[in-house]
Amino acid sequence: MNYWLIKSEPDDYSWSDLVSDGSVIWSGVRNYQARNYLREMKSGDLVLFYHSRHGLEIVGVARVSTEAYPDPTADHGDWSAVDIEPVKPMTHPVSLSRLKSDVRFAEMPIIRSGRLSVSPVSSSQMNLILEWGGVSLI
DNA sequence: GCCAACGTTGGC
DNA sequence: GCCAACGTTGGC
Repeated sequence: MNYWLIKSEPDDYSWSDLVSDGSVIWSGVRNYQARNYLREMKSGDLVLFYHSRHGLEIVGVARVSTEAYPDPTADHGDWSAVDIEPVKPMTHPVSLSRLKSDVRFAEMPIIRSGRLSVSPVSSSQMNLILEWGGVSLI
């Protein structure tokens, strides 16, 4: 299983929107590197859901429920989408500032001034974030 | 709301 | 194929 982090501006689409929708097409990614990560996703992969611009914290854990498929919102170009569904909210949201203050996250794209909207998370980083977030997935 | 950083576009 | 101009992202 692989782990990922996706960003969303909560004004556009928030964790609570995901919870009320139950499932959403993660479409509209228009960055090649992010698209390539979408294509590496497997059904069942866990995804940290991060609120950018407002909030600046990881607020929940979601799950990929499909393989990547052609983005239906792309009228031209070779873009991909996956379906995402909520798993659990963070009991304690994990803030960007907390990640920044720990050297174990220094290599994360989100820390390295990343505008990358989809990025990989290592299993050790994932475990730490879940622990900090008070989330048990078992 | 500002603006730095980054990616993309397009004239040459 | 370079690179200036432009648009977008996202922390602050």
